[in-house]
Amino acid sequence: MSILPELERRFRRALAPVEEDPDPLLAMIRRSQDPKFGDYQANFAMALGKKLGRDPRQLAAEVAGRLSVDGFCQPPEVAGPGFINLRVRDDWIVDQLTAAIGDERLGVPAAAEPKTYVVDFSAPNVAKPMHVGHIRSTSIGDALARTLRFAGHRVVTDNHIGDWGTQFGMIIYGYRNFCDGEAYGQNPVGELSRLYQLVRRLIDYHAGKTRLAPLAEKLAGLESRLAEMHAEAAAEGKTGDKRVKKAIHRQQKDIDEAREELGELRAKLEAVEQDPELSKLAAEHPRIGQSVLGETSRLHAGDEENRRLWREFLPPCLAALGATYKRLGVAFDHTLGESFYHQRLRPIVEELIAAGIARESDGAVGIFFEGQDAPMLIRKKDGAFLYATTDLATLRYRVEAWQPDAILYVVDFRQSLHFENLFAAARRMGYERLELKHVSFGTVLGEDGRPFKTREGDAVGLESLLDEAVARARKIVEENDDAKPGGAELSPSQRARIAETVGIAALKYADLSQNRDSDYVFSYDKMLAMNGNTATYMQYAYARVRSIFAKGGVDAEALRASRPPIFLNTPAERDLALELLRFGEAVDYCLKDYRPNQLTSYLFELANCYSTFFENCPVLKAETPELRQSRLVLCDLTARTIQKGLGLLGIDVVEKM
RNA sequence: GCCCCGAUAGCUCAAUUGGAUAGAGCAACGGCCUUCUAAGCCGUAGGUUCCAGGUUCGAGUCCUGGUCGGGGUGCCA
Repeated sequence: MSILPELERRFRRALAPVEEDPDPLLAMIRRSQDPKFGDYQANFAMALGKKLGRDPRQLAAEVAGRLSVDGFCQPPEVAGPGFINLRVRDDWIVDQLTAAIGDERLGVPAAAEPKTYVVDFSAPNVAKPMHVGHIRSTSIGDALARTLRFAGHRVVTDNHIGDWGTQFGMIIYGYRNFCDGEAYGQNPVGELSRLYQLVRRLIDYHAGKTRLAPLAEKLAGLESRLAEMHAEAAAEGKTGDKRVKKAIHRQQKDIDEAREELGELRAKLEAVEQDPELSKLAAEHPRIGQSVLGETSRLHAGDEENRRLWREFLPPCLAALGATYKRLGVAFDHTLGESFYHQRLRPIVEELIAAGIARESDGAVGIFFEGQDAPMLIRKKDGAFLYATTDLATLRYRVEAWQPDAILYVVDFRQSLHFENLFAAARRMGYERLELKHVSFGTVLGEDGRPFKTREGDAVGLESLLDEAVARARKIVEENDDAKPGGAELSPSQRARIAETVGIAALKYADLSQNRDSDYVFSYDKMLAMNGNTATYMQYAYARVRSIFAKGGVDAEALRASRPPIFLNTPAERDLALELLRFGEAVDYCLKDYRPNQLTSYLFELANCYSTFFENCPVLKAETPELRQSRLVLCDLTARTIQKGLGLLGIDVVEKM
């Protein structure tokens, strides 16, 4: 049983005589920040007092007087303007912990009304290697899916991969023109990926060539306009005018932006021109951009040969993705990519037109929204469909196939307008009771505060990121093992396995522990600092518990079966015990707005409480056998909660480290 | 032009959505390994929560205006 729901239940009764709809008030019960205000506090009396026109302190006293917490909390205390402070009784804590010992769920109740959730996350393009940008969607989505499942809901995970777009036209073109047969035979994905990059560069080169002159012209135009603005301002004596200054500032910013863009473009062009091989290829394929589009539309139109190539390329690409997911410990119930919806696009557009939801405009078809000048286009002038079309078809399919109560889209915040539109369109289509949520997250930045890229301007590959994290973890594991008081205790293969677990955990955790809204500055050093609020800190706490059991030759199963009495005689023991009972609360907070960082902060606090306990309370050498048993139980519950909690985040523990 | 988001300790970030004295971790300083893993613990220092108003018992959080930054914005995804 969790504390908060129990408090809510009891306050609901006490509030009944004064308030019909107590739910908003019950939401104002929370953990106390300062121990001198008890363990929990109810903060509703002030709000309710205002609503009823009554003195909040008096009201608080009245409700507190009616509150029945016998056997659960110490008598409530009213403080300040009307806070009701509560301290949970130690014997109640002990009872709850004793019940949790024999409970797989550690005393966390399953949802009273289970719902069906579809979680859409990760969604890489299969033709290009996964990069750093995919780590956030993947780890957040996976963590939410696992947590929802634990909370008792039905969860359908679906990886909406990009397996039908222009990138396949690029690979097909590359395969036809530049393929190294031997390399392809040995490592198809490696060769396809090389072809993708090559074609990408050639296209960028030609596109860049044609963009160069207009861009330079635009820059010149901006600059001369700026000079004019200065002159005008001076002539009219408005140099100090706020609006004028602001306009000039903006103009300057546009210029800086254009200048930078031009610089990057020139560098890119130069890189190709200085490479004899590349510049030769570029000269031989002047219309490559056009041709690639041609390959793509032939694929979409059902061209036999291109379909055959697509069917040939897809399995090895999927296998490569699968290997990465396996390493990350992520699995999906379904992988229904863009290609799956291919035949459903035309019908849905026609239906939407017929229903008056979409209409034609300038030859294209779009859905228009009030107060917004640009519509969401679902068919281009040339008849091709857009990603909004696919998303609508996908939404419909999911509703029909799985009857969900909610669909979560774990996607970059830059697509928020798209999802706003998509959801509005869905409501017009009649999906009104369905919860549609864009679980958005910020950009992964480098330490310079700009989007995380390699020196060449490409996104950093995910595999190399994992390798680096693991290599760094390996070093730390080895140093630590060598420094153990009793000498090193890990074999090389154990060290390697631990480094893999610790490194990947650090990477995922660094991401999950952040409020997902904010941009995220990626830093190996901070992530693998391995102290503070990191996965390693919790894995370490777990390993220390396991070490006690190993040293003492304690059989955890037998310990649990014996149900020894629990004593909470020191603050460290009581703090730890209370924290253990808060696990369910943390899961609730995590799911309330789909924020895994709520769960990470709980686990950090729990591990913190344990470390304090570990310093202050000898376990194996406790004063009495009874105390030893009691502390062993606290240790065991801590280890199980950490393991379970990290498990909900998709992170493994290690027995030794 | 219009729309959305953000600004919190030197740095990276929290703050349970309006609650009591704004918290962590890095970095800095001081203490703790003959006792279960020091990847740890205990302590010190560090703040005009971007600015100016407003709402109320109470504001980092809500409202108005501004500054700075990011993103988006009919034929990419």
